[in-house]
Amino acid sequence: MLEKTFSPAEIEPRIAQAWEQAEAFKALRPDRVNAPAYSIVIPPPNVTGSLHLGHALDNTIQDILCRFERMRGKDVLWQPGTDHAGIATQLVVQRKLEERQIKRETLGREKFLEEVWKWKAESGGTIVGQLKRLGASCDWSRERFTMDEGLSKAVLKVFVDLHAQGLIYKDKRLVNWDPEFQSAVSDLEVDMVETTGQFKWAEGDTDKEGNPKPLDLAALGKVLNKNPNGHLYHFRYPLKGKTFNAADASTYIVVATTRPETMLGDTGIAVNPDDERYKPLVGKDVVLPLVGREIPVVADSYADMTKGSGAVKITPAHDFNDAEVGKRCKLEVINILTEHAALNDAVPAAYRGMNRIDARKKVVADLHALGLVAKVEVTTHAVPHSQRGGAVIEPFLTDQWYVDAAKLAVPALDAVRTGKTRFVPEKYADDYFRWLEKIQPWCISRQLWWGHQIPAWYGPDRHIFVAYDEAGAKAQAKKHYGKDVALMRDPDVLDTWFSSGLWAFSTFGWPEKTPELAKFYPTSCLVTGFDIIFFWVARMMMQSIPFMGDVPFKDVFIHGLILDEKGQKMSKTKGNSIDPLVIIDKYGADALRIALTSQTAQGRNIRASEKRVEGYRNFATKLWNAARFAEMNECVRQRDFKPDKVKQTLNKWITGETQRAAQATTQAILDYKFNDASGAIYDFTWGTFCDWYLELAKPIFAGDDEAAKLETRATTAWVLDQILKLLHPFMPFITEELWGRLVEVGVERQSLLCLSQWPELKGLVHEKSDDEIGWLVSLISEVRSVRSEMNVAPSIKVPLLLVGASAETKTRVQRHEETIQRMARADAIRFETAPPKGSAQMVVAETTVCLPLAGVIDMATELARLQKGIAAVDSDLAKMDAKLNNPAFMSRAAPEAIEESQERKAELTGQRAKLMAAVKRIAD
RNA sequence: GGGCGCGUAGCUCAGCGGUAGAGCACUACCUUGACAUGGUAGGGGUCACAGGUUCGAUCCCUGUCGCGCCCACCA
Repeated sequence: MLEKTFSPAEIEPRIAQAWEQAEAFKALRPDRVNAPAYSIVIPPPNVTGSLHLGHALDNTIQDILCRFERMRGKDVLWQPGTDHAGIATQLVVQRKLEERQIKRETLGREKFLEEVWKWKAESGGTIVGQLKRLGASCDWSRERFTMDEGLSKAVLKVFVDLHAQGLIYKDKRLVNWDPEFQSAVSDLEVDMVETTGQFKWAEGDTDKEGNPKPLDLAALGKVLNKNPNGHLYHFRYPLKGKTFNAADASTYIVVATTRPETMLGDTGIAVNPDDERYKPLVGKDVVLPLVGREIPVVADSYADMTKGSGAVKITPAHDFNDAEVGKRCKLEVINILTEHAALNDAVPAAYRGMNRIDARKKVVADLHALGLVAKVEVTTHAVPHSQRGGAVIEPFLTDQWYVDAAKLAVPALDAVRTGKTRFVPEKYADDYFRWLEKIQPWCISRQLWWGHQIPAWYGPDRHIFVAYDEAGAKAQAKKHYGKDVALMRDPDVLDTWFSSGLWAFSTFGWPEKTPELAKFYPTSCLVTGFDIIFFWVARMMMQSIPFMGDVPFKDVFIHGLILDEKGQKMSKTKGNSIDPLVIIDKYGADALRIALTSQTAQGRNIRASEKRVEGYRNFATKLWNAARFAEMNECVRQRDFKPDKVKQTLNKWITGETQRAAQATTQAILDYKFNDASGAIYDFTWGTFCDWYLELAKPIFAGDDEAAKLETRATTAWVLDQILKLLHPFMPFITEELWGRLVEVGVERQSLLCLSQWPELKGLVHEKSDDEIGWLVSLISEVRSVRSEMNVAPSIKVPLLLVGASAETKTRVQRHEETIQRMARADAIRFETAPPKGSAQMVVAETTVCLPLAGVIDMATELARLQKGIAAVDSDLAKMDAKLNNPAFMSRAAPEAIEESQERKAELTGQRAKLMAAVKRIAD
């Protein structure tokens, strides 16, 4: 016997264990050798990560697809695993060591990596256990890690091959430099933060008394200590050969910057070639203040005449735009920063070793002392911050490894254009196109220790040898130098995304030829959020196609982001994140899953709401109790039950409704419309099966028509089974539990629901039964409504008197007499030729149904109620008349639309006549 | 600056060229042998605004207003 309430915490671990023991989620099943393949690779969560709601959503969707396809008989591989997450993991371990007063540098690379692996073995991958709690039906026996031996081999091969093809190369370019980690980061790992300053000053400013106001350097310093950015400084650069005079604009040129310290690395001034003001100056030199370097004024269209003074200082080593200008105008490139973003030896001694903010203050002060600061403005600009540590990023000139992304993008773009890979929703393909079409070289080297070390070795003259291993490099070197030489390995590691980009085939054993590769590549679908399209989706496309000759996935389903209740992004720093594990503990994994699913409308973000989860927990309880009711009424599944052979109207109706629900659910999943899918089965379960079918079945169970009782029991058991199946992808735990608990012809079921067959129902819709139950439902609803409106206490039973009933209605009433009595709270049903005085009346199809309530109800209230009904009918009727009397409608509307309106009008007219008659009777 | 999306019930959101829906919240009644994590009934909407297309627009088009996101941008 089932307990009264469903307790997820009690059943979930047991069910999870049952799945694991049965190896239910294993791919390459011997019993499905000839079955079509279905595969998904999990977006590998960071090994340091713990489950957040975004993961919960992403993996619930994948799990729905996998469970659905598994039940449809496919050989399913959901490939799990984790990502080594270079920076994140290195940070975690670094901090752990710092707690023990150990610095990474003193430990050394090898020892440090040992510590990382140790950490990984002990506490890495907690998220895997959390995914299991969510019910993820991955083939856990195939779990992979991006730093695994096998995956590392794949990384090695891809690097070596791409290098051999010239698609990976080393280059000295500006990169986004994270001074905190002292590593390059990619464009995507940089967040632009809008910043506004608050200090304002201009030469000539006066105080209240009209005295000149000096630049208050101390005040500026204070502001900068809080926020070093957000100010635009205007400096005067004296022209060579003229004597500087602040009052004489022909002796200097004004430039503006938000980063004063970079002026120490200026190597030119750019003006627009069309700028008349500066034409005479092009080709002349200015003397760079504080430094004394003579730098040229060049003409370049990058200079915007409308911005600032129209002249712009050029620092090619520390600004992406300036670097371009510098290249075009052949300007010197002077790097003024160390990797800690302090000033290096290229600047005058006074600034060396200062950090960039102190240098900023000193440069302003020193220029001011020379009378070269014209003004300081407040400005709003976007300042690049590291996504990881939050440090302000510096454009920094370094040697790095690059992937020629533009070349790899060509087939990646083509695959989506030709439909080999399809985005759902389609609009995301546009983002993908836009990004790939203007893609920059991808900087793949990181100055970290944790990650795939770059397989490049340097000879004494820095000649580069790229090979699978040191022996290979040495052999190349021997050939190159004609003798054995000592080589030094490149210390850098690869961007984490370089290895995750191979995930769709490296996890299947590539470069070995494995059965997994043969069967499951290309994968069926990739499920992820739109923020990952560039990071991962695009890169998987770029890195997979050249090596596999085919796309990594056929469909890409992009879901929305999870937001908090106010519509803000969830983040740990904001403290607004909801822990899915807390929710699972409280309401169960099933409730969380279907709550998320029900909100997954295509192209929309999801606002997390605990209330919503609670609602679906209630749904779980409802289902549980429906099963309990079935159990109490001995609704035992019959092995040879044929849903198309039932005889009872009620059963014919519910089998047809089951078919409709199954078809709607199936189609919605196939269309990736998860909210529709869960909605279809939810509505059927609660609104149709529980609210109506079980209620209508009660009189049968209580009655003495043994044949009807047997058939209804069997049907109930069958429908419940279909519900469990259809609901299983969304709510795997409770459905599996009920599947096992409900008996089949007297025996506990041994099979697992997750491996059962998905309902493919057809031929069960029976229109006559639909009509009859539809009529029954509206009769009961009408009576209930009127009773409620007339304030008839539920305990009072009132006979139903039917006037003008057709022969069919009479038959129907006979057939459902007990049901109607029970559900409409009637003690008798009689057919009359005229309504008795003082009764409440309602119209159901051709029949006027009367509740003799003389003395119980107030006839004035009844009259008002009827008139309200008439008004409603009249309003609808007027609409139909307007249409049908409109010649344009009659001549141009679709015939079905006209017919529909005519039918509706006839129906309304009939209803109106009966209501009018009812009013008249009361008046009499 | 470029692009995308969204404004529908008090709230969160579905939907859709032809009777406007759900969940929650709200009101009234009900412990009736599955379920009060429940049942029954009910109230509540000029579908942001203005034009246009159409026989007909909440839905399609254009514009306005409001909100959000992405990309670019350190003069």
